[in-house]
Amino acid sequence: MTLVTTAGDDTTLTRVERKELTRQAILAAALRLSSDGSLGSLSLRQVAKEVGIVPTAFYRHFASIEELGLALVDEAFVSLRAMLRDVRNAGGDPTFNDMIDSSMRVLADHVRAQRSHFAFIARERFAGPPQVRATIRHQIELFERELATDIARLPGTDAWSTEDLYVLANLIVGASVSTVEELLYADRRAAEELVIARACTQLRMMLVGALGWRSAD
Amino acid sequence: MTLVTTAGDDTTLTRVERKELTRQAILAAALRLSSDGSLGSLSLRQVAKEVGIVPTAFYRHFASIEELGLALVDEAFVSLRAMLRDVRNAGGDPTFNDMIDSSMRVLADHVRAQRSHFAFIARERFAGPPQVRATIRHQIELFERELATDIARLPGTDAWSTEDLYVLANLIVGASVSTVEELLYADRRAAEELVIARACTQLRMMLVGALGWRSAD
DNA sequence: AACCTCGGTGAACGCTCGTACACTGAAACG
DNA sequence: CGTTTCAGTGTACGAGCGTTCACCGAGGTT
Repeated sequence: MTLVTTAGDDTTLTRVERKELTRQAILAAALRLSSDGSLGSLSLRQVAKEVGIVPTAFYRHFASIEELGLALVDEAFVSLRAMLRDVRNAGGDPTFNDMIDSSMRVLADHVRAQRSHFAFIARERFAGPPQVRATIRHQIELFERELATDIARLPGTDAWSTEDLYVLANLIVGASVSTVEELLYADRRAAEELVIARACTQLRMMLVGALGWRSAD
Repeated sequence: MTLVTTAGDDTTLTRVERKELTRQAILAAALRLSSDGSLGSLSLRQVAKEVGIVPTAFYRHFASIEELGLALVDEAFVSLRAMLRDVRNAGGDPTFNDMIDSSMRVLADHVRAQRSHFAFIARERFAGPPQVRATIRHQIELFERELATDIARLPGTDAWSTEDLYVLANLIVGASVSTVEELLYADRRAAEELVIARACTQLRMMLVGALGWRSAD
């Protein structure tokens, strides 16, 4: 149950390495414990007990639970950015359909691998402490702006205004967030596949609609 | 600050009426207090103090905070259903554009008028106690099914399968939820109008895309 | 008038909470 | 080698928590 001394060869570790190890253990414990109920209903003492340290030792790493929450948001968005990189790499150029399918595949894989991070973001986006909420909103907005520049490179969007690009990016990110949230609740593998298939259809609708709508305008 | 005796003419009230009054005061207080941090970080004693009753009197109305939460979900969805009714009534048949614009107008008005209810749902959808989460998910799914039957009555969807209707409804409900969440964070009136305008554009994209995509299929 | 119902009271309980403070002992350093 | 640094310890505190119980007194019933 206690994690702080998981790596058995204590002797080979320098002091800063040990501290970092404890820090990681605290982050992992907080992620585990907050999976039911938000950060607000997570106590410093619970975390300390889960990690296997005395409550006051917590302060050697974070000044408060809120500060821990901000560190978790950082950690989660690092893995989200890794996903975005994978999406870009996997994005086959040949057809829209290939691009959409492979992107959704990557998304689903990441949700499965980093389930607790995604769930944490979903929870704290609206229920977390104000600064945590603000940071999450800001990061999502960054995603939207990045996606907008990606879309600008797609064929058929040459004449689009910045605002139009952003509107479409906002729609796609919003739909992706919905998909992630549905994936989090998909218990069986079959249910997951259904969610993915639907999301692909929806993405296709959006892209067809956006391109058709613009050229008809 | 205390609300239980807000209506001055105590004498004219029957006992069940008084009880209902206190119940409403508890619900209102819980909504107010939980606006920062979720239900989980809301204590029975805080609620009692806000209402102006002694902690133990809380049990005369609810067995636990969770049960109170379920009552709040019910209350919130009653007002959401009222909105859906307004959307249907306001839905001008002449063109898609009118229908979309008026629906978004109604949505924005309701978010403004029932802000705390929408914020509560947004918060507890992922951070609330399990049963609260499940109830919210179920209600949203009901919305999707209702919307699917509405869409089926639209011109151009005659040949659609049940699944296709549901996929589009799921997309629209998801986008609406995103819009509501953005409206909740729109501080100035101008920002609100921008969100509405974008949402209208996005809805237009989705409908054009869905109809175009289907007929191309 | 006598009785019963029941929403609200107030004291008391055993917890958990965040935080203050003085401490230890091994790692890092001059 | 002696000194300093500092992650983790252990105790203690006051505050807030959910829940228990016996009690009250106005409202409703007969």
